Amino acid sequence: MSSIRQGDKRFRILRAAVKVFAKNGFHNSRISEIAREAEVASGTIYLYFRNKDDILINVFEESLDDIIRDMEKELGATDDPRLRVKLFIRRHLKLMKEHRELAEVLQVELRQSYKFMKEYEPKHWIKYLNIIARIFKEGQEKGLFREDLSLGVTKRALFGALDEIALHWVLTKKDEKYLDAAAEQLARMVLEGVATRNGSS
Amino acid sequence: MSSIRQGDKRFRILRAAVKVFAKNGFHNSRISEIAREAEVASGTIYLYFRNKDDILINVFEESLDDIIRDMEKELGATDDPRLRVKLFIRRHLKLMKEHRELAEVLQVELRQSYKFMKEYEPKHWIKYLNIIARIFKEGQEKGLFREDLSLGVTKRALFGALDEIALHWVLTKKDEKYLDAAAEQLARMVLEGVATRNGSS
Amino acid sequence: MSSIRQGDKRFRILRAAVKVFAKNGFHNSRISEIAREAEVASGTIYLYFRNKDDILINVFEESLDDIIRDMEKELGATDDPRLRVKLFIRRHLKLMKEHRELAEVLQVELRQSYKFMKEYEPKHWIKYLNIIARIFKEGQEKGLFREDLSLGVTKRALFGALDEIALHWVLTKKDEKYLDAAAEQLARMVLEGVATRNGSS
Amino acid sequence: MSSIRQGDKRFRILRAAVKVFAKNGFHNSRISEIAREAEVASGTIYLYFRNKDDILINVFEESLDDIIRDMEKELGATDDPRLRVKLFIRRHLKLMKEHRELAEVLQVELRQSYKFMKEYEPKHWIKYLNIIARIFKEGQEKGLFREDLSLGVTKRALFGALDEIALHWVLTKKDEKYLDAAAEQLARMVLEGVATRNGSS
DNA sequence: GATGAATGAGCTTTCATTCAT
DNA sequence: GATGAATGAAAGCTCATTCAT
Repeated sequence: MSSIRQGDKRFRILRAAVKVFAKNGFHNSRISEIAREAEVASGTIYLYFRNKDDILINVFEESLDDIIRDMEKELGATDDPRLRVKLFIRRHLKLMKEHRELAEVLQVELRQSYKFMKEYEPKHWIKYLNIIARIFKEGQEKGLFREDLSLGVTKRALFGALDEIALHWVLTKKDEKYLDAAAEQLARMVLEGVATRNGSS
Repeated sequence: MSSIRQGDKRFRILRAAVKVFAKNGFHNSRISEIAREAEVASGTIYLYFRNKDDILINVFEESLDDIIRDMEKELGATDDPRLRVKLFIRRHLKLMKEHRELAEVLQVELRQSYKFMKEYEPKHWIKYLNIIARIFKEGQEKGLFREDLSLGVTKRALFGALDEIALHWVLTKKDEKYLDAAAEQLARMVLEGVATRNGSS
Repeated sequence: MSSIRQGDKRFRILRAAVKVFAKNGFHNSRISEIAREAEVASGTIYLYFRNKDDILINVFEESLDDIIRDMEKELGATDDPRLRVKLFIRRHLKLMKEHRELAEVLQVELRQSYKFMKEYEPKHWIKYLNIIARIFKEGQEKGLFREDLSLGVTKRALFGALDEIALHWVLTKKDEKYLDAAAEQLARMVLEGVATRNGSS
Repeated sequence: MSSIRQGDKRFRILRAAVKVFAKNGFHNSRISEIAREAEVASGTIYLYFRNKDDILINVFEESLDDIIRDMEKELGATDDPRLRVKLFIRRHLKLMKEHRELAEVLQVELRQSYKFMKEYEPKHWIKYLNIIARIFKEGQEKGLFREDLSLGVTKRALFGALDEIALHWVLTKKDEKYLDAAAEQLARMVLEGVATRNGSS
């Protein structure tokens, strides 16, 4: 039971942190505000996290862990690379939609942290990126996508496109239709962009 | 002459700020360090800028102003939308290459700022984005790019892809060949992705 | 049996406290470290002591109690005041030698504490000092030590000298020969210093 | 003039620190209280000192510097080692009398710091101690003090005696007569204690 | 009696900004 | 215009102490 409460409090702090970071940005967020939001004393936070950076890192790691698990499951539904690209795009945007605050934090803070936090290596984010790379690789192996496609460039191009679109949506608070339409637009553009001549959908 | 010296000092501060922000990130940069780097007293900075935020905003505005001017000129060389897409991509990445520190600041801080800085509306950045939109619009008008292309989605997708690729390059310090190759890859992918059936390059 | 275990835990805490205080100094020592060292929970400490100050006071009181008992026994071996001075000096330094950590705590923290701890009156320490005074008094009564000797000054002078010598030894970690030699030096100096003309040893 | 004000503020902070440390002890003193006492903002303290430890170290260094200079001058009045011992004792106690707060800080905090402050080497204190050693050495050279006297032990014994006596005076707030009488007592005891047979005063 | 998770007051230190010179 | 010493609000973090179990 102790471990249940443990997990409970830890989780409450992380959830509160996402909320507060989304609202103010990491640097303008106060530990005291996270504590208030999580309904714990500020000292309690330091029982679960080493410092403020550590909270953010754990937000990243655990959220991406969930996202990756979720995405892997989603992609399990088919083995058609073209369909998988579509599924990835839709799912990514859907995730952003369903976890708006988390999305804001990931999009805005990940770059910062990635660059300025010493000791932080964004393993999970790289893993997520490589899910995309794998899909394109399979497409090449099946003769559907061009052979001369650089996986490194392609995975980043797709991720960047998705990220920017999601960011726009998050910041402007457009309605949900926007994301669905954007998913279709982007999927088509990418699929045509990477298709072999005869594999064009 | 006073105005020349004025401009001189103002410019030195902005240049110093880019350097310092690129090294430490905005929030971990000290006004005093910018002052040292610019070889002015820290009080002097407040003769030219309202506060620390204002320095960053001016870095954005003036840099993007230069970049936009530069890009407009570049694109003036042709009126073929397909070529213009290529030119845009190449030029953007080349700019990142030539102004590495500025690139680091733009990529890492712009998102933060336009989300969290009250009163800041990123007009210049929107203008830059719309250069892309215009190219695609012209392509549509000439029957080269698909009619059903959403300009809003497409411009963001391209910008996001470019930004992510440039970010990767900036952070990993790969050699310059990488950017050139990436430019070709991305250009081809986009052009095929947006082409009408018969307009495929 | 409960009281035996009681005493056991209490004693373990005090022993741990001596060790931790000696290593870090009172103010830089953590209750949690004492608890860890004593292998009890930190809350348990508060079953035996009122607060952190109380632990230190009890270290003083009980250590000095032991030391006084030990010293009384030692001095019982003779009733020659000159010999007793020698025995006192030797024994004091030997005690420091045998209880090095305790010595460090007494020498460094005692001054602090009896100046700044409200409510703390160093009864035991005064008692120890008065053992010295008594020896000198006996020497005067037997016509061996000068009549004009101020006992208050003399007891403090001898204690101060011993304390400084022991402190030096503790801090510089010289070998044990040093303490033996110092004991002889100091004993001779004091005895000649306090002797009546004809009573000079 | 800038340097005059500089020195002024720095000195005010040091003087305030002595007062506050004497009242509360180093660890129970607050930077904010020193600032209030010195009538500067707390941030100003950090323009002159690296941190709280640094203030204490500078109190030590500069006070001892003054004391050493003062003592050297005092001892210049004679070259009789026996007289010099007397002068040293009197002067030391007089100094404690005249700078009561400083005396409290030196006596109570020096030991702590000496032991627990990494990087702090009490050069000045050692120098002071060696003034005593030099007097005894001269006494030996002139055949006045015993040849077998260990200078290391003797200097520490005398310093320890003086320190303890002064501490008692400082803490009990006895009147000034006490110190004068104690000086005579101690001087006689030491001189007889170290004299050669024929050199006994 | 024993535990140790939780508390929250309170500290040092930083640094953007001001303003007398 | 230029300076940089001075300011003081503000925040992260620690740790003695409590108390439900």
